[in-house]
Amino acid sequence: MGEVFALVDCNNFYVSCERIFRPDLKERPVVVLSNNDGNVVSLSNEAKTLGIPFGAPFFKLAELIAEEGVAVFSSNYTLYGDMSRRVMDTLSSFSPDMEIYSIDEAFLALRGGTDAVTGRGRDIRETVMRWTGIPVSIGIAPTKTLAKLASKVVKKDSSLGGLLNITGHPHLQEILGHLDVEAVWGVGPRYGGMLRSAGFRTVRDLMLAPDHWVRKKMHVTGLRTVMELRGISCLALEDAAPPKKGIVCSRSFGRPVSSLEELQEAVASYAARGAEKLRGQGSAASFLTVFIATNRFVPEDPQYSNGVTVPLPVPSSYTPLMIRTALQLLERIYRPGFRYKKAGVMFSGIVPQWDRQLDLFRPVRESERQQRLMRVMDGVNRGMGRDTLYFASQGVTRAWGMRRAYLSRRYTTRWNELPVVRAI
DNA sequence: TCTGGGGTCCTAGGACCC
DNA sequence: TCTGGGGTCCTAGGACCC
Repeated sequence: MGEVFALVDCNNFYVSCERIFRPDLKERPVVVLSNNDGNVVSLSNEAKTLGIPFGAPFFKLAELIAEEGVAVFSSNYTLYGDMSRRVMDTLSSFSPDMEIYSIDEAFLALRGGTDAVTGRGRDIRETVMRWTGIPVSIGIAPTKTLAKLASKVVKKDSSLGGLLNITGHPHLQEILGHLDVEAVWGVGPRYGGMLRSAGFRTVRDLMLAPDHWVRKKMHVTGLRTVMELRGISCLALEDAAPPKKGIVCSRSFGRPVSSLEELQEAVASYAARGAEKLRGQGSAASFLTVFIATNRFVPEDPQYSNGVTVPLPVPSSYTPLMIRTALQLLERIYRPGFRYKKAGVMFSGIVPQWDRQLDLFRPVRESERQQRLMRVMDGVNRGMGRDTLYFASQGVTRAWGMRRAYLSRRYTTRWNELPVVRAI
């Protein structure tokens, strides 16, 4: 009885999104690459079976991919973002208490007896599949940490049929005794190694570890994790996403960039994108940082990286101000004669838009005029697609842009990229 | 040729203040 | 002989997540 947590996790999410519109890839190995076609960030089960590890650099896999006929896609975040919204909309019809944890995961609070909750979980799986075409795994437990763990078990064991409810499970300790301690949410490689060398190998070992020792070695967050493993809920559902405390926009370039002009276009674009994100969450930033870096994977190239931060005259989200300031900072750190690989813009000191201090030397009317201009621009870009309106300093050709050689179409968000079905 | 892009939280230590 | 004590703020660094 009482309240339990269900973690709903989309299986191989990016790959699943691509497969919806390519049913021919159903049983085939498929991978999706990171920005710039850099690393593998999503794999179908068939691709995992081939031994391709998560995060593998794409250029090292070329041979294997050709031999095994692996289908390859560049990241298509427009598509994944839209599919994510559809999945989350579906989930929200099952519980008023829901936390969207990432693009492909959500926690739901469910109430009722164990069997009823399990049945509800099955219903959720089938509905998400029917309405969106995305397969999900569901873990149900009295705490969020145990729910995450249960969903991991589900993915490893196909006999469970995509769902495991460990609420009051008679063999819980036994199950935990078979899981590596690194399977726990909050235990990464460092803590994993530390725990192992101290003799805590399985999740069960960690669950039974002495409190004072855990507190000393893994701080309060670690102790919370252990309590959660014991079934004592310490992490509540966070229904309203709090505004972000820092916003970063950075990209690696599709090729090395040396000229100040190209860096200026890139930095102006990131500044504009960051300002858009700020406005999207109703915030203004007090500080702006610009950084640039050469490619550290090419040690024979001369290396240089630098960044600089300045306070803004007044917390702001006004794109022209951000672009102007970012370009001034770029000129301060730019050095000719290097092959730059990456640049970025960071916003910090984030405050709500409405209680920001007004600039003493600027009439209120002007600030209102700026906000109106940004609202119009955001509205157009939301309705007609990103970058319908942009500033000249962001550049037109963007020759420095990402490599995306294997991009699928934006099937669900562009009229001219809709999937076409032919009945022969 | 070629190695992603975001975020969060916690702690320790230094600066500064009274 | 021997150099207060308590509080706050900020930053850097470490750990983790997807």
